[in-house]
Amino acid sequence: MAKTSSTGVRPTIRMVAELAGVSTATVSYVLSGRRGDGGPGVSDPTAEKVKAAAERLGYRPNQAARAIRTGRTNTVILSLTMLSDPWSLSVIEAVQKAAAPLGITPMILGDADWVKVLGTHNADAVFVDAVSKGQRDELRKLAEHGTTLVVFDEGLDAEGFDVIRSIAGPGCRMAVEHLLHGHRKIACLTPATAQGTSGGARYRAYSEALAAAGIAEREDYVGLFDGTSAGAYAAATRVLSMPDRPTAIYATTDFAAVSAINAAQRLGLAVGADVDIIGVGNTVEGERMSPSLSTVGPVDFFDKLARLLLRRATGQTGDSAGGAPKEPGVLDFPWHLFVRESAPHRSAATRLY
Amino acid sequence: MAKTSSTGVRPTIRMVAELAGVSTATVSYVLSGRRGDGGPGVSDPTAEKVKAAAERLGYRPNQAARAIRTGRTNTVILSLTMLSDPWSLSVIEAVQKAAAPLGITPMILGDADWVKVLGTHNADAVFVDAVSKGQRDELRKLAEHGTTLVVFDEGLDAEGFDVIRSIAGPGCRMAVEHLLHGHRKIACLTPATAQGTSGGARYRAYSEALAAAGIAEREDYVGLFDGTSAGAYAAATRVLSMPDRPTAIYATTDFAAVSAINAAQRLGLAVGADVDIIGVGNTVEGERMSPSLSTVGPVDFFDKLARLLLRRATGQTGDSAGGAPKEPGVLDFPWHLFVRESAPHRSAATRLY
DNA sequence: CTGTTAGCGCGTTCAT
DNA sequence: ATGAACGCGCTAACAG
Repeated sequence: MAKTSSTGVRPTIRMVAELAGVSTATVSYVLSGRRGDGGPGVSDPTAEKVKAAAERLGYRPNQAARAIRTGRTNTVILSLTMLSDPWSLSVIEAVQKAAAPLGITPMILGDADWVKVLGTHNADAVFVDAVSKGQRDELRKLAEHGTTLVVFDEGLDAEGFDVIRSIAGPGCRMAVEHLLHGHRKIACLTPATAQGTSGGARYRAYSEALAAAGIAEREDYVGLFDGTSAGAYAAATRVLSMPDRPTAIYATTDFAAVSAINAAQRLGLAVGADVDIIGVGNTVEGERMSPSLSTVGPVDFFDKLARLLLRRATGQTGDSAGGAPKEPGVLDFPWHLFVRESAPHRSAATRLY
Repeated sequence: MAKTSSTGVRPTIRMVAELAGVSTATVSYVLSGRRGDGGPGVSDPTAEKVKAAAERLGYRPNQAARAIRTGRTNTVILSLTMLSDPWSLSVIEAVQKAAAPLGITPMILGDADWVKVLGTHNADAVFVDAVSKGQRDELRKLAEHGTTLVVFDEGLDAEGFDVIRSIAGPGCRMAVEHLLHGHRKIACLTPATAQGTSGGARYRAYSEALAAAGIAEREDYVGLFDGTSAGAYAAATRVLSMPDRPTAIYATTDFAAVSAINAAQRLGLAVGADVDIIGVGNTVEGERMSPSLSTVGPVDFFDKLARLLLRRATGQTGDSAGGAPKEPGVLDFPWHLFVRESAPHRSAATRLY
């Protein structure tokens, strides 16, 4: 019945070896199941003894010690700046699904200061969510020093690491132009901090599409918010409560669009009829909700991202599977327009102007 | 201009030592700034040389190697099962805030299978979100083998680890009883999977409070959902669309309550007047939104949780700061009722029956 | 007082 | 199947 020694200390490989009456090398070989290349190389009876001893002590190999020798952590780090954003959750979900069968554990870094952390903690691969201009040098240094990076950033070149560029500009233009088929009074919902980051392009698409259509941009139709869901809700409410309210809203994020839909409904407006709302990002939330969210976004983005990250983590060189680069490079994602209920097709007969 | 050697390999302490023309010990002393106990013990000129060399190479100490020797990772792991739940975000936020000044990095484990991971990866302390009955043995083993645990679970005893018991039962009774002051037709919104987990108590409080008030529980007033925000929205819509609709909703989660508020508003119901809605958890989201969410929940929960976790991580024995246990034990949080706009006080004059 | 030597603590892996 | 070296950073004990 004495299942564990319960000494309060963590069992080491040496304790297992002693209990089994073999050497630590044998234990290591048995438990990791690798000996040379070909045959087993370890007899069944000893293997059983070792396994029994390990079980009895509750032995778990120390990843830190293993990493120091092998250079592999069986870990990937996801540095995500906006955990509340469904986009982040989609990344997590996709990576977890892809990592599990490989025995790799995804660890999430919620803080924005990945710079300090990634230099000291090692992972087999790191996904970075957003990088400001001032952080670019740090990124390059990390890559030079052997950190395997996959960076999500528009307008950043691959310098020793992979860059995923899901270029928003053209896709966002599609979104606004879709609204322009049925509307003239189109508002924009965008986070106030989006100037320097990738969000800037999403707003710019709005300005440019309007200009191209010969429509003057109205300042009171631009709803700035603080990046939170509640903030987006408030901004949408303000815009939709104006006397000369817009008939359509272009939100630079799906989750902002979801908030806008809620706001519109609270104001008694029928989304997809009185007011059309379109988002950006093509997140799963938008697809599932009711009314379903029209949006633009990359296709199969999260799964492809996960596959790339894990290929880098395992050090695989691309083989049979299609579309996989062998060395660090730029990976572009094509964007599509997903027309759903919140902003349906509008013909000349149904347009709101 | 040759800033880094850019060999593609990570610089080690030995490289720094060689470049600076000193021993690795000196480098270690300089960079960690600790020598024995008292004075500096390392001369300024050599210290400068070392620092310059480290800077030039972009040296960062390898945490894995450090951990193996010191037993400390400067890391805490947060095992969170429902990342989309605002509750999880509040935990993350509080822990990050408390960890930053200590130089400790919080790592988030989004998967539910912490059992496999925590045995091999070491952290100075681990917070575990939810533990099923079958996982209890594993928990105990982990604690026996030296993992510092803080577990959030009702009805689990402290056996070598801290248990945070924010006992929901009485608090939830308060919530339902608050509604009973003004209502007879009270619906309940609860996740379908909540039977075995802590959510069970939250539903039970509903049943018992109704029974105590002499009200028969109606099956069609119980809105089961799948745990997602969209699911809660749908369930609330169904319940509120019934011919004999309830005048109040008790949601077993704040985020479900938020969805219910959105659903009610979409149906044209004035929340806090036509229908009262109360949640459970006292999350920040509910406080900020409009109408503000009435709820029950523990007071100052997240900050206290973060402080406990980091005290355990740093191995501090409780000193001046109040209410801090010295050795693992059960920490109970008192619950309060927060009456806000979504379910205001109802007197005999304003009650809805 | 300053700096070095030597060995620790892991799991892995090459010779034997 | 094993002994011993290895990779890393830390640190007690020592030498100058």
